[in-house]
Amino acid sequence: MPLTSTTEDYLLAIYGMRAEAEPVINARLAERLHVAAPTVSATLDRLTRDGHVWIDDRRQVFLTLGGERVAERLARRHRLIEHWLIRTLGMGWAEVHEEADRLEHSVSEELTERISASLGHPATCPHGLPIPGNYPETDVAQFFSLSRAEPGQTVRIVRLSEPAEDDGELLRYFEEKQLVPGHIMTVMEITPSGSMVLELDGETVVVDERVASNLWVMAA
Amino acid sequence: MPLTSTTEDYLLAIYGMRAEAEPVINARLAERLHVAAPTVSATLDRLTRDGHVWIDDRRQVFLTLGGERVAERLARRHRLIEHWLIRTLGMGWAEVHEEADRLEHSVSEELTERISASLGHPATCPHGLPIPGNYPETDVAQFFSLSRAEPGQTVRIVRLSEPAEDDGELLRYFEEKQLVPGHIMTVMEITPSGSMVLELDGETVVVDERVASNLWVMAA
DNA sequence: TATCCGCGTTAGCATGGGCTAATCCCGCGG
DNA sequence: CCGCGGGATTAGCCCATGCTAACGCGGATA
Repeated sequence: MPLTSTTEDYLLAIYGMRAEAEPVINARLAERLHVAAPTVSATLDRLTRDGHVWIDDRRQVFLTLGGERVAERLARRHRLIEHWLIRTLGMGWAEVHEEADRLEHSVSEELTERISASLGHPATCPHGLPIPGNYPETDVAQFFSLSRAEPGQTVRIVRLSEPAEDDGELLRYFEEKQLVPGHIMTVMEITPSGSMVLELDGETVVVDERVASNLWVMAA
Repeated sequence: MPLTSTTEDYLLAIYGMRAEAEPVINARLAERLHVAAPTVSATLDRLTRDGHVWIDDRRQVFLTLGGERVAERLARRHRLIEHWLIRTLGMGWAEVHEEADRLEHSVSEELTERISASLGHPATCPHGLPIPGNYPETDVAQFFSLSRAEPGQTVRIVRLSEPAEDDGELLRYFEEKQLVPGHIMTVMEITPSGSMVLELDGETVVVDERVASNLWVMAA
């Protein structure tokens, strides 16, 4: 009973939401996967039946050990593919996620490892998300959302949030403003409405609360 | 109404059989696609309904113009992917077909073109099959099956047959014996049972009728 | 307290893509 | 002329994946 493309999508979505410490419930999965609630119920039933997932008495969804292993392999594939498309074919930083979303289901284990090797086993995807198997056990505790940074603080972007990956609009915006992993910026001011005035590379950029919450940073 | 992976497989199979001038009927498709006859009937019904295929009064299956366009794009993708896997990741000549069989369904049009460009728009796949869109209008008439070569004749391998691509065993054999496109050989002798004694690179190789029929050659 | 909102499930349905068993049809050979 | 073999279809079934409509439930709020 090999996993289908659909069930792989579910496992990866659950994995991603867990990584962001979002509550994983039926309704959130339905939003994220763009399907109706009863569809999610039915699919989770099958995933439970097949031992990839379990649901507690408060209807929270969890991956089993097996389900997590599958999800990690998929995340690894997806993130390596993104890198590969940029490095070897020059695709755009904002476009590779969508392409990888399809390719992750058809790339073999062997091909995955060849890709990782040919890239020198990168630790993160181009958007800063860790690549399972390559990512060193860095202290993730020092990462926090830009929206929680204080005025005057200088920070380095480490990665995007999971949901940002699925928002092409937002990706293109980040790319244009160079709000990408590795870049350093200073929080100049926070307006009453929650918008942040940033300075990076001598440029001033203003981002609103929603945008800021999708950037993870660490003290620089 | 986007095509599914399954229907793409059908179109590609029909396209391949047409290219080999094999009769395309329900039973042959069932063999090639490893499904039962009624399944083929049902799927061909849908393909007919959607205008990709038509069936004549003698139950021969033909691609419509639209269906053929789709099949050509798929063949192009498949064959470019094979090249790419070999060139950029060092995968084996005998293994890439299987991997490409899955990838062809998820690689976008844009990615396909980037691949073609990065490879310098090769005319054929690594097994010698023409890549639609890149293949020059060579005179295909001068190609013939090795099994029709005469003793004493010196020929150059131009490509494998379509069905050989799906036979991993045979692919590995061809690779081992260096029976690959570009190589030149001389037919030394044909035994009563139809086996051919060949000389290539100073080595003597014997291939039986079935094997020979899967190699296409031209006079060298 | 009464209500409503968010959430989940149930019921009922469709489609694609598979299967086996049985039947049917056509042409060829004894 | 009968039968047989190959091929196609019919009938009947299964599962995964989607949907809408309707109902139920529990907590927050007016």
